[in-house]
Amino acid sequence: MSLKISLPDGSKREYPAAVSALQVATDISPRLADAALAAEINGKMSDLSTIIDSDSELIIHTFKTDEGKELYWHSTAHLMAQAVKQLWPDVQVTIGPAIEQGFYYDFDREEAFSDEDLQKIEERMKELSAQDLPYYRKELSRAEAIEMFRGMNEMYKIEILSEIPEDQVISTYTQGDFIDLCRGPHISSSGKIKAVKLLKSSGAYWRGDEKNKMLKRIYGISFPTNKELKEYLNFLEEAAKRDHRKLGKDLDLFSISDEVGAGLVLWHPNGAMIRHLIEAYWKDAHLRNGYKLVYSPHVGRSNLWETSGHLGFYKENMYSKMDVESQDYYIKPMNCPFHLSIYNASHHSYRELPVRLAELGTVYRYERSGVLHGLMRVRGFTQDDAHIICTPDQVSNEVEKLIVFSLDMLKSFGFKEFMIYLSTKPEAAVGEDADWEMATQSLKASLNKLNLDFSVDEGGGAFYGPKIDIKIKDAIGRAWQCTTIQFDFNLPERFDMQYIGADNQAHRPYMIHRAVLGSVERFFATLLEYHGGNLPLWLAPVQMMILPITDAQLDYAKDLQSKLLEEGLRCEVDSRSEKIGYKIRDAELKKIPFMCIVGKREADEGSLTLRRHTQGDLGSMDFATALARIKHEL
RNA sequence: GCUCAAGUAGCUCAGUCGGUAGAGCACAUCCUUGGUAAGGAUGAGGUCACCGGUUCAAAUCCGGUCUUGAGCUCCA
Repeated sequence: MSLKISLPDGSKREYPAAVSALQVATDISPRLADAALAAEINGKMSDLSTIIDSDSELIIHTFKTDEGKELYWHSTAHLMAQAVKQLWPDVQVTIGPAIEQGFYYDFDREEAFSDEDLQKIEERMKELSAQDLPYYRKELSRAEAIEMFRGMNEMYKIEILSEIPEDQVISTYTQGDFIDLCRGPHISSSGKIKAVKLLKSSGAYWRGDEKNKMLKRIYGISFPTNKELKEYLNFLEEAAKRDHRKLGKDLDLFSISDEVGAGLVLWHPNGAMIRHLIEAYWKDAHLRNGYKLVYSPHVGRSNLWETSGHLGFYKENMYSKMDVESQDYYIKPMNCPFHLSIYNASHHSYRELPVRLAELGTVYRYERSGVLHGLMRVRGFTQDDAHIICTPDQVSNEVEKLIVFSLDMLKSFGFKEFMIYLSTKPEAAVGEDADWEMATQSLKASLNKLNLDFSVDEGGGAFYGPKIDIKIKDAIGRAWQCTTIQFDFNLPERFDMQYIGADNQAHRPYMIHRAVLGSVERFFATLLEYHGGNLPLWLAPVQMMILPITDAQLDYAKDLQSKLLEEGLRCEVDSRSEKIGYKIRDAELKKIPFMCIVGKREADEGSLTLRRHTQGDLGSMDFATALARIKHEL
């Protein structure tokens, strides 16, 4: 009997008898066999040693594929657990998966792992890798597995075992003296793990539930070569330089002070200027797209929050009530009740719809102290909020316009990559099934029509409606939600919203709640990280710094400044009696886009010398040429 | 909120064994007036996060509080 093995490039190989995946890889090329980590046989990830005994499709995974990386890191996690068990035999192992960037393993141990501990573990892992221990798969019965792990006193493994479905095969993987319960597959031997770095240790709850015991987690990463590891560590260093908290301090954009309170942002003049520019652009874009701007108060009576339901379902995120002439008031965690009250302040004909009410509305939410993070997670923030109230037959058109509008706005700030998520109806939800269906379909249809890739988060919608979220990545690849487009079947009911239809009857409108930037704070942070502090010219708080070479050119510099200010450019003069090199260095460190150097030569001829941040000297030119050069970039 | 780590001048950080603080940058004044990433001198600047304890003596040791960081969890 012979069998055919089809490869991803479309070629086929014939074998007279059953053969291991590794053998096939070796036949293709010894280099592939060396780099091979796992085999995907008819779509199923398997060990390289797996024997193929019938016609199959085979993909050999190396570190170049996502699947290969995942498996490699997972195997490294096992190796780390082995090292930890050797160093501290009393520690119990729990779980250790691969993550987007590397792996972690959670251990039950009293003390936290210190940096010295991590060092020791890393050393031991290197020794274990040098021993080139093969990873063996073994399948066994549930009873055998339970008995074995009980003998090893690995109670967490027994808990995991008890939750594995009856019909699933139970397997363990062994390398050297270490056995772990694992579905696999794994790399063939520890020698493949060449470069390991344990990055940090921290606490993590068993099963992510804060009612459970706090375990000690170690994060790490590994690569087939030291070069790749070095590159990765380099990337982390570069990312740290782009951290918005660091840039915020270096460029004097904002601060958060103990005295003012955690999660409350102070915007310094430079940061405030950037924010102002973002907001001005935002308002203009909204006015041009059929929105009406509104303003609403920061506090509202308890009645309002009872009507909206926030006191019921959102109370733990709201600050406690304040007493105003024996009436209870709450500071707002959301803007919706106000916008809906504005809508309800008058009667509406179907002819007026859609009504689009927009506000840069500052809200305050109680966030647990541990989650606060720079500008990304704060307690007081400004949502670029809007509520679209429309008739059922306007829904699809509105959704489509919204998606285009949102992406256009994000793109105009320089963003190019987005992750789009569609979240559907959760278990507990309000509203009619037909409404959910209609809303979800219009979200999906719009995404498809616009040819956008998106992932579906089944059951991930809010209880009041389905939604689309658009996320942007920060410097180290963490995704942060910016845009959110949410249907709301709850509030129109609660506020008894109406419009009068063509039939002269009152109808319930649809309501879409949306934020494009998400919050100004978070958006500002991602913007800063995305550009590494080198903001596009139109957003730079100071667009040009004029640098006179000696004090003798101060007057000329001031003249130039007023001419540039008249042209609408944000321009300053560095009038300190310092050398030109010093002033340039200073302006470069402040990431000011344009520097204008004027010495005796320029003053005499009425010219100027331009220098562009990140590019260097652009040479001397007359005023009109320089202005054209700058305006071209705006 | 929980686990671990940290908090010293505006910023970045030293500070040994407990003996009431130091550098560089930034800032101010003076000298220097210079051509594309740091010229020189002098000076000012600190309740060592806060509160309490141990001690003859606390930045240092202990306890508590606040804040920050990495995670868990949660979300714009």
